[in-house]
Formats: sequence, structure tokens, C-alpha cells
Amino acid sequence: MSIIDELIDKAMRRHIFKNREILRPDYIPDTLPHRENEIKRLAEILLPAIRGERPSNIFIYGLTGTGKTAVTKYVLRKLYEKARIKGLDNFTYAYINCRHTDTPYRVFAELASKVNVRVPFTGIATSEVFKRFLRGLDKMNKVMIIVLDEIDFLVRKHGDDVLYKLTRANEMLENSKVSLIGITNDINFVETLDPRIRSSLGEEELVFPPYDSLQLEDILRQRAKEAFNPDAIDSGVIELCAALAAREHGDARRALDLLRIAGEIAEREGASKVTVEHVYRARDELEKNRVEELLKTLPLHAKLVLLSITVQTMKNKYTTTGETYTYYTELAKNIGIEKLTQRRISDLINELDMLGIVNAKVISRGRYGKTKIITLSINPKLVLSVLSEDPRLAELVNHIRSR
DNA sequence: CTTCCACAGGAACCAGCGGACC
DNA sequence: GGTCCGCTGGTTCCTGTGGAAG
Repeated sequence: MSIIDELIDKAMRRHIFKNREILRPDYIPDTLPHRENEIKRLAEILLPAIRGERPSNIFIYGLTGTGKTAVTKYVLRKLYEKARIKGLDNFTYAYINCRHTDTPYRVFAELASKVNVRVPFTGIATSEVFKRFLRGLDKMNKVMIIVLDEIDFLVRKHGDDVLYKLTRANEMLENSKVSLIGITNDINFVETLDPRIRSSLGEEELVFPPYDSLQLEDILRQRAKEAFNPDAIDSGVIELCAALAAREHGDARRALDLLRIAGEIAEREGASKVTVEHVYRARDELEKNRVEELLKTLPLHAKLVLLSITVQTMKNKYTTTGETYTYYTELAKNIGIEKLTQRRISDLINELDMLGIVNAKVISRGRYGKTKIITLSINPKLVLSVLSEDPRLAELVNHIRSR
């Protein structure tokens, strides 16, 4: 093979992706497989908007990655386009993600901007922004469908006042109407709402069931066709991504992430196609990121407890509450902070257990008492490297490492 | 059969803090 | 601009307990 051939070959091999954007979770494809029923129901409920009538408020719930956001955006966009083509201009809509727009002020400000009302970033009362939004909307003479995605974030942080105001907005409007769509993946959230809001918001309810493994395969195949070059995917790759994601309550987002990351890994190392091996590595990478994020955000004492467990389990198979506590005490003294009581440490160990970072099981050692045996469920090296990034612990961790 | 270890984990209470409410 | 209130993360004090050892 000539040098030129090799070069061309190499260049070709880098060509795994045709368009990786298509695998991003916020990309909305032209068709949404296995959500036909949901699309139909949602469209039926929203249809009156085209004629300028107010659709029922809707509450949508389902676990992460079940297509709630995609379906909602898809239906609204289609309806809007269709209405435009027919020369109807009776409704408008606003999509707000409450995780990003997480204060009542910003929610109202964003709504106001949708109805061409400009409000300052700050300086006026929240209720004033709301009033201006209503005035602006009323002038437009339209039905406005407001989508509040991840609505539980907003309510948890700032209460249900926003919802209360919005559900009652119609009483204050003369020419326009509003209709709400609330989306959440927290099933229990509904219970925490004021009954009046609940009944008003839940005029219609839509539940999105998780995808099963076969459905995930369809979704992945459809996207992969556009995202990857032909023959860039080995057999079994799609099936594996689907199976792994199905294990996590059928999360389509996770399935897409797996496929995307696997593709990126393959491309990075110049492979000619994505293999199952790449998928497993993608899973590990995703898992690693998750754990790193988790460890980073742990409070200081929890980090110290984790550090003691890590050090001890590197020496022995497992450790116990008592051992952990004595070692933790030393560590605390070492970096010059006040130690917590054993009672509290016991709880911290339980919390680490809940997070899946350690494994703690109560056992009785007869004569030698009752205790928890604690093992580490993640890679100890990873723990050390993440903890050493904490300036308060860096020195300590390095000292431990050097032994 | 009893004892007794080494904790588990419940209950009550407390300090500090951010937000609601005059 | 004080004060009241509920929440979080902590403490103190406590009773409970499975099973090896004696």
C-alpha cells in the first residue's frame, strides 16, 4: 500500500460521524418513534388553540428520557407551522425550562419578552412584571400556551406562587387566554401542590411510560442513520446501548449519550467503526463523570469519612464504623478542624451508602459487638484523585498517597 | 442460658440561616 | 429593618440487639 493510500485510509477512518448534533439530547428529529399515542393525545388537547380557543391545562409526567420535552416541543412546533400555512394566527407559545429560568421574576420576564414587552433585568417588582406581561398579551388577542418544563425545580425553590398566578391569569385577561403545560419527572411532586393548583393544572394528564429495550433500538437506529456515516457502526452496538439504557428505566437520553460518547471514543482513537468495546468504555466514562461530580460536591466531613474508608479498604477488605471513626478523627485533627460525633458519622456513612459510593451492611460479630461492615464500591484511585482537587484536602491526600 | 460487646438508630433538642411577613 | 418561622445539619442522650463466648 502506498503512502498516499495509507493517508487517505487514515483520513477516511476518522469519518465516523456525519452529524453528531443529531445525537444530542435536545435535538428533535422529524419523527419520534413509539410516541405516536402521546403525540396524538397532546395534539388533540391543544387543537382548539388553532381556532383561538383555550385548550385545557395539561400536566405531563414521566421519568427522565421518556420524551416529554421532545414530544411537547414537536407538537407545538407542528401545530404552529400548520396554523401559519393555513393563514391562522390565533396562538403563540412559550417554552420555559425552569431549571435554567429558576426565579419567578425571570419566568415572567421571559414570558413578557414573548409578547414583545421589554422589562429591565432588575429594579421592578415581580408582580409588576407579571402585570406588564398580561397587558402585553391582552393586546395581542391570542391564546398563549405556556410550557413550564421541569416545573418541580421552580416550585421547590420559590413555591407555587407562579403557578397560582398563571392559573388565574385568564380572569384578568379580556382578549387573550393562557393555557399551561407543566412537565415534571418527579411523580411525587404533584402531591405537594396546593389542591386548587393541582386541579387547575391537571385538567388533562399525560403519563409517559419508559421505553423498553426494543423501542430504544428503534430510536437509536433512526438517529444513527443520520448521525453516522454508513458502516460506521459495528453490529451489536445499537442493541447494547439500548440494553444498557433499558436497565436504567428506559432512559432514551442515556441511550443516546452512550452512542454519542462511544462514537467520540472511536473517532478519537481513529477506529474505522464503533464497536461494542467502545460502548462499554463510553458507559465507564459516563459513570466516571457521574461519580466525579458526586464526589466533588460532597461536604467536607463526608469527604473525610470517605477518605478514611478508602484508605482502610485499601489495606483490608472492609472496615467498620469504629475503625472509620477513629481514623476520621485523626484526619480531622490533621487538617485542624473540629470533629463530628460518632452518631453523625454513622449517618454520613449511611448517606454515602445511599449514594452508592460505599456499601454498608449491619452485621453482628457476636461477642465482638454489632457494627456495619463497610466496603468501597468505586475505584479508590478515583476517590483519591478527586479528593486531592479539594484545596483543603490536597496536602493530606498527597501525604497518604506517598506512603 | 446468660452475658456483654460495639455499635445501630430513634427522640429530643439546638444553632444558624434564608425567606416571608409585617 | 425587625421578627418570626421552618429547614438543615448538628449534638446529646438514650434504648435496642444478634450472636460468639463463657
